[in-house]
Amino acid sequence: MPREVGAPAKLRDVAHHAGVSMGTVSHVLNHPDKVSERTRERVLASISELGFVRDANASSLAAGRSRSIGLVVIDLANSMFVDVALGAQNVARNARRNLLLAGSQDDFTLQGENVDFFDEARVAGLLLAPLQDSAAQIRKVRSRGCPVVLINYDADSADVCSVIVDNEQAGYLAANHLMEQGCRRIMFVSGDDDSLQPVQHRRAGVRRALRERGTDVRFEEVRMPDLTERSGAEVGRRVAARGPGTRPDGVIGVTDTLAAGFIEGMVGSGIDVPNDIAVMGCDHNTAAASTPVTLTTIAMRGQRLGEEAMTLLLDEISGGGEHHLHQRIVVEPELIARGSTSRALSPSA
Amino acid sequence: MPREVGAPAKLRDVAHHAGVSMGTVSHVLNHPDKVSERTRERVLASISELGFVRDANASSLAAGRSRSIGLVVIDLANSMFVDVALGAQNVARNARRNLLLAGSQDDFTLQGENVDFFDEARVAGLLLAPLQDSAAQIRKVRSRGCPVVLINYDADSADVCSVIVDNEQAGYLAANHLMEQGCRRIMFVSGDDDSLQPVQHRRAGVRRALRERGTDVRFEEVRMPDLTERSGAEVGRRVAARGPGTRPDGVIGVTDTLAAGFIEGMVGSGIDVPNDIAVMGCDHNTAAASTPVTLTTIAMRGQRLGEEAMTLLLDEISGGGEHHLHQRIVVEPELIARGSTSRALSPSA
DNA sequence: CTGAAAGCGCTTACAG
DNA sequence: CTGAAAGCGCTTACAG
Repeated sequence: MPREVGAPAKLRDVAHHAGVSMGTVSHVLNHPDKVSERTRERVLASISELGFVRDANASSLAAGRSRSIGLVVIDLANSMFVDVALGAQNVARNARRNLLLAGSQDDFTLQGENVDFFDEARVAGLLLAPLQDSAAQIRKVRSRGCPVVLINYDADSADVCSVIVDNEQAGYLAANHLMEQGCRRIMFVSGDDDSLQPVQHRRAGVRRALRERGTDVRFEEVRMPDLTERSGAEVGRRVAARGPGTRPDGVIGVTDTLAAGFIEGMVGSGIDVPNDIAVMGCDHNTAAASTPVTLTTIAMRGQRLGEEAMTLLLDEISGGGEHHLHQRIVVEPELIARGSTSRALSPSA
Repeated sequence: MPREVGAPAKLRDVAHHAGVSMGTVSHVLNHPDKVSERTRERVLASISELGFVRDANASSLAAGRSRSIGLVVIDLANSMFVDVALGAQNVARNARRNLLLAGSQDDFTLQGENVDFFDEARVAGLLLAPLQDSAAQIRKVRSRGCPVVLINYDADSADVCSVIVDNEQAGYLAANHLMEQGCRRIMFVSGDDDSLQPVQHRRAGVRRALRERGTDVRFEEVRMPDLTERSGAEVGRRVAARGPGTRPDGVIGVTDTLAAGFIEGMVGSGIDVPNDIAVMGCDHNTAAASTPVTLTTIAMRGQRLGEEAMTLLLDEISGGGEHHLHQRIVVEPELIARGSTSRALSPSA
């Protein structure tokens, strides 16, 4: 029964109360096996009686390292990164570590602030799902001895571990799915910012599927200035304005958001999704849900990414930098077929 | 140009390098206006030249308080709480404060761990969206002088501020919407755990709408053991098994997840959503997206909740506990009409 | 405006 | 197994 009066109890108070030295209380907290059972129980009783809560700032300062691990993701509004956080948290919790979570809201400046913040907090390690090349940010943190694992980004400078999803395969699965649904005029909608790795890789996968297929499928590519729902809608309107014969019958948005926008842009045109045009996204973002039909997409298995990344990071932390080989783990994506590509009749291929 | 060699620079190194005392460096960091411009610039130059990053643990310990604010939400997989985090972060950032985010994954034990963690970190304040009555957890934190603001939970013991959404109104909007769509046999699907405030309040709102309407609408209520998609599907199957004349023509799931499950449970029965049965959810959870039609729901305006809560908290923090009146702010919800209730023909009411 | 010094609450060799 | 003491890297009155 913690007492509710007076100043919060400190470690010194616990020591007095239990009749031991501060060092012993600290040992009970950090190395319980080095204390006799009788003493330990007495100290724990005092801790609970006084309602003592250890000051993590003082603890980290004295110990020279924190028990926390930082995770910076691109955007928490994208459910894939919530999955990443979930996976990372589960692994961290088993290792009795705390996960500190920060979302960058698709903003590189904010990403930098988040990394700096974790750097100031002297986290034991950093998991980073970067928006773009973040070598400078990473170097700064690593120079302090803080291991970094990259998520969903394939770094050239391979002095860090990384866990990525096979985005090329994601594009490949998407294009093949549409062709299996009978689509023969495929449009790929993406952006024109070539610094975005996932976009590039998915595009490459789409093209590979079309190459393998041969010449009876028409392919068309549209690049918009950004990947917003608005841009998708713009493309949707343009397609709806074309004559029926010249329209695609299958559309891949490089992101779910783009695909959702595309569908929205065609609303009111009389074009039926999926029967006139099948549409799909490519990153399993549950936030892209404002379409009249549910969107077929490619699941990026965020939870798996988070688990793998945290495992690698914990390994590097306990390995102490020695004997640690940087790894690159690739997770395979998976097709999630839903309403927007489920055609009433698929012409035999 | 930070040098990359040797041990990381400390405040003492910066002081030496700039030819000033440590106190002056600290002032540059914390009270720049108390330092002459010449000195300040010299110190800042040294900081950047040495690549100095302040140790937040040492800083918080010495200052007796941290610059961070903790936010614990029920579940990050529910997009409403991602919105809350976004709103809170925006306000915090403007106040030059850091937001520490933790999700409880619908688990009260994990919620307790999250609160304890922030307590150990000596955060300057805590925003808590609790799963259930959390008086004990709150008392513990508050006894340390840490202000708490409750989000989405209406505490009886009004010694804290709270920001809530009007769940009663949400239920009211839902029921009225179905009636406007021509529904005359309404079913409300919820849970039997009466400790969940939002469920209770939404139920009350649904009933109010029906009372106001009068007697030409039939009302039926189903309570399941939990609010999972599975439970929703179970109800969907039961309804599908009934004769067409006895089925409801409008169904409200007290959560989107429940409503999505309901629709899924009817798949294959030949029942058309929305024309045979209009279905809607009640909490605007974008994660509940696995339905063949998009779900009408009530938006809970999470971002607004987060902004209001953070504003109250910052006020209480800077007010120093004095002159602070605990407030209770209510945010109004909003109908989001989508496919699952958009009937081809609404019989005139 | 600037500097010297005490202290924040812990942890960890070290000696017993 | 236990205790006394130094030290972690900062901040903040306090005196100049």
